[in-house]
Amino acid sequence: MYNINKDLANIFKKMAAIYEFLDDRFRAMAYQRAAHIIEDLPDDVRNYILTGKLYSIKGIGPSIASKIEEYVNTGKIQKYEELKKKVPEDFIELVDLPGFGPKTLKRIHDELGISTKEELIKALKDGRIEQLPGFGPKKVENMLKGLQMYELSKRRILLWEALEISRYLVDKLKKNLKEIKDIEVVGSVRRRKETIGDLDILVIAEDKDRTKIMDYFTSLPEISQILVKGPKKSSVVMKFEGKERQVDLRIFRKDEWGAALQYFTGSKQHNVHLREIAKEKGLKINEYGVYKADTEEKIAGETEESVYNAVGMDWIPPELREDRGEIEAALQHKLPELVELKDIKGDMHVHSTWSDGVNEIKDIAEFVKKRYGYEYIVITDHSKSQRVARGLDEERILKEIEEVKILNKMMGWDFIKIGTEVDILLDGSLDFPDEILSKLDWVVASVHSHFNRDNTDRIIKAMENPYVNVIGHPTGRLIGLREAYPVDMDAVIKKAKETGTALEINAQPRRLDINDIWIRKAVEEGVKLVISTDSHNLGNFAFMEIGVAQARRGWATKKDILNTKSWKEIQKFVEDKRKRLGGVLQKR
DNA sequence: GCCGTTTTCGGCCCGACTGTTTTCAGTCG
Ligand SMILES: Nc1nc2c(ncn2[C@H]2C[C@H](O)[C@@H](COP(=O)(O)OP(=O)(O)OP(=O)(O)O)O2)c(=O)[nH]1
Ligand SMILES: [Mg+2]
Ligand SMILES: [Mg+2]
Ligand SMILES: [Zn+2]
Repeated sequence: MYNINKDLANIFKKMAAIYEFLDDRFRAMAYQRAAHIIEDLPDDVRNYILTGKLYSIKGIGPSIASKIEEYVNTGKIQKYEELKKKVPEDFIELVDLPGFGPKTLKRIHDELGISTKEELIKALKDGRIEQLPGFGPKKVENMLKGLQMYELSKRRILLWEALEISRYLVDKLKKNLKEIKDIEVVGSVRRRKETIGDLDILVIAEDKDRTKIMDYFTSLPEISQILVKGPKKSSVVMKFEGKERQVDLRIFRKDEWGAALQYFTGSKQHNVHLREIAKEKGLKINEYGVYKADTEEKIAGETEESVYNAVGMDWIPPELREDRGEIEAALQHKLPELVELKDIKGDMHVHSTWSDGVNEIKDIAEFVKKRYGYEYIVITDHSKSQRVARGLDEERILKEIEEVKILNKMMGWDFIKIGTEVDILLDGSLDFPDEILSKLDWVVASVHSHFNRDNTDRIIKAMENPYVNVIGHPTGRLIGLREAYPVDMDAVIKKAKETGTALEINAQPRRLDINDIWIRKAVEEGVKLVISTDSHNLGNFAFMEIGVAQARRGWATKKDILNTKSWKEIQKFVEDKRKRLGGVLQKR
């Protein structure tokens, strides 16, 4: 069964855009919200219809629910088909461009009878649009610039890339402007979202220094365009390694720090919801503080905690701020105690020169132990089907097992554990016989082929093997390059629970697989997770941070994550499954 | 279109910057 949530969410987003164009803002908001909710659902909407839960989701009312059912039953939404006729097709895309709002487009359509992108460009150039009352030369110029930015407005970048750019920018600003008292990367980067649209930077400074800071910021050599520039807020387009990216900067006073941080971290939906609740309580929240609505008296804002406390909530970790129930949990003081980077005791998916890694096992072990202070690492090289990756056959992995034994003895530790990343073959069997697998400390099983077929059966069969401990990058998606292969993750999660198999949170920046939504679902179902870097070189071990961040975004606590546990406990996890499914136990 | 132990109707977050305006609407964060 293929997941139709994405298709449905896209339709609702388009309907929202159309309603904006038709000047029905609030209806547009309702559809936008519904689109977000459906995007975030872990299960296929059809399951929500079957269980009747669809109607109890906040934000989905009778009208939208019936449209969802209509789409499920007929593959179409009549209302959407009608709406499409009211708005030129091109305009639905154009409304996403900077400077192209619904009001602007509507007037151009109504007053000039323009309905294609081409006609619009022509009218911009021949002066017809400039003639319209309320329009002028600057506006036309900005719209033409907006059209150039078509690509920029679409593509998002990986969290890891955004973190690297952020660090570079923050260092540069801090180093060259001693007027900056404090600086923080906020927005989706602070929330550690898997992809990032633009970078948002918050600066604390005295009022008198604002102009100097903004002048410096807007004259950086990386800048290709200044979008807006004011005393408190500027937006620019910067070029990093040939690629353009928007950067927003806002300056606040020291005593506004908490409220500013809260506002600028978002998400938008989280902010709106928070502000609604404040309003119900007779308060007002903006980026400067929390105020009593009647007297305008400021009652909080110096710290983020003070802002949340003022409306009766516990402080909410940034990774949770997506309006996915964290506000309600914070009100009831029931937020989870999220797993932290410092809880991680080892990395359990690592490649060495035995397959496609660039470092020798000994060098990896010494580096990781010293740099990260882990208690263990598991070397998991590829199996023989991965020919380009120099995957190991039975003979070579037996040698690798020996090498690890010798290394541990030589170093006087038992830091290095030996495992494999064994291929799940087309029929769901594994690339090593059980006899080999039973000799290993840890087995990662991954799908590396046949991405177009539904792979649920292969993964389920692999999990039924008593020696498979975790499914590697379970959905196979590569962010921005390749969609997940068809797989019924509900069934996979259920089977994981049933067999005592863990699921991987692969921390490679392009994978982050499973994602935050599935992590949350797995946590709810009591399935254990392993956060792994899948390192192929020493630098890759740093990816652990964004893996942990995704776990946090999925509401995972320390107890949900296997590699926060001692090796003894991991061994117990391995043995439990072998016992349960009739495998052979290893001598300890 | 959605929602509600202060509302089943009348609200729906709040503010910075820009261009074109003689006082503010539109767009964006
Ligand atoms: N209250 C409020 N805050 C907003 C609104 N739009 C944006 N913000 C805040 C919350 C956002 O996280 C923050 C930065 O805005 P961005 O547009 O850059 O969004 P964000 O960084 O969350 O996602 P991105 O990856 O950039 O698409 O500004 C809004 O309409 N109302
Ligand atoms: Mg942003
Ligand atoms: Mg931004
Ligand atoms: Zn791997």
